[in-house]
Amino acid sequence: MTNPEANATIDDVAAECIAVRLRMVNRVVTNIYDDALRPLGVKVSQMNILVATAKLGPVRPAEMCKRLHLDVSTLSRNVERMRARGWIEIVPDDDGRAQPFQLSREGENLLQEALPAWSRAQEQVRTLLGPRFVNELNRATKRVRETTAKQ
Amino acid sequence: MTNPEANATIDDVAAECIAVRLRMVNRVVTNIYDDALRPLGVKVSQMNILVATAKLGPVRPAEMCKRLHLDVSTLSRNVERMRARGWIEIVPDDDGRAQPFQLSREGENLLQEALPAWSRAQEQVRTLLGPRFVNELNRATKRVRETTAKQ
DNA sequence: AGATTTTAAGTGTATATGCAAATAACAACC
DNA sequence: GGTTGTTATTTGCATATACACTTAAAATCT
Repeated sequence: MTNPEANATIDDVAAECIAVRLRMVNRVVTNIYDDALRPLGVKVSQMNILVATAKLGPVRPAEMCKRLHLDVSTLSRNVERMRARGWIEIVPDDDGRAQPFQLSREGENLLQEALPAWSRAQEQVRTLLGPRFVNELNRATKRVRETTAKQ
Repeated sequence: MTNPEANATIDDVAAECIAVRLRMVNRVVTNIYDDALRPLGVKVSQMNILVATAKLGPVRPAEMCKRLHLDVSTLSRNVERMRARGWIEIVPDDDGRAQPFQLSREGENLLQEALPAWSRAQEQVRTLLGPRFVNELNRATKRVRETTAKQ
C-alpha cells in the first residue's frame, strides 16, 4: 500500500523501495560503461570527474562537489588517483587553503580516446532503459540540482 | 548532438551522459535513506539485502545475486558483515558448496524497527524525484530484469 | 593586532562494489 | 573409479563512497 496513513510492511519495502531499484539500475549501468571503458584504463566514475573538470576549467574541490553532489573526502581521493595518473594537475591559488585542479594535456587526450567507447555504452544503456526513462532522469536531475543545494 | 553518425564530443558527454546523472541521483538518494536509517545502525544497502532475504527465505548467494544484479564477491562480504551483526544466519545445504542464508529473529526485528524510517525516506525521495520518475524507474527495472540475465 | 570563528581540504575508518584468481565440492565422462 | 570439467563461494586487490575528525588558512570581530 502507498497509503501514508497505514504503517509500511516489509512486503511494501520489497515491492516499492525506490532505493532498491535505483541502486540496482545504477550497478547495471555503471558496469556497462566500465566494461566499455576498460581498455582505456578508466572507469566511468573518473571519466565523469574528468569531463566536469574539462567543462569548469580550473575548479576547486568544494565547487566540484556541489555540482556533482559528491562528498569532499570522496573527491579528494579521486583527485589524488587521477593526479597520480597524470590526467589532472593542481594549479596555484591566492587562497592558500584552496587546491584548484584542471585537466592536463594527457587527461584531455584520454577523454578524446574514450569518446567512441562512451558512445557505445551510452547507446547500449539508452536502449536498455528506454528514452522515457532517460527523459525523466533528466527532469529528476534538474530537480535534485535545484532542491538540494548540498552546502 | 544525439546523431549517431557524428562523433561525440566531450561537451556531448557533459550534456548527455546517462551515467553521470544516474550516479548522481543514486548518491543523493542513498544518502537520504542512510540518514534516515542511521539511528538504527543499518544502511540502505544492507536493508535491501535483508528485505530480499525475508522475501526469498533461505537463499543461496548466487540466486540472490541474480535477483539484485550484484557481484557474488560483493554479496559475500555483505553477508559476512550482516552475519557478524546477527541479522542473518547460514543454513545447512545438501550441496557442500552452497551457503544458503536466511533472516534471523534479530534481523526481522531490525527490519520491523526500520520501517518508519524507511517510510520517511521513501516519501522524501518520491517528492524529490517525482512520481513520473518513479514510474519510469519501475518500468526500467523490469526491462533490466528481463534483458540482462546476469549469469 | 590578537583572539575567535569560519572555510577548504586532507586523514582515519568503515562499507560497497567488482574483477581476477584461488578453493572446494559436485558432476560427467571414459 | 579416477580424471576432467563445472559450479558455488571466498580471497586478494583496487576503486568509490561517506562520516567524523584534524589541520591549515582566511575572515571577522573587538
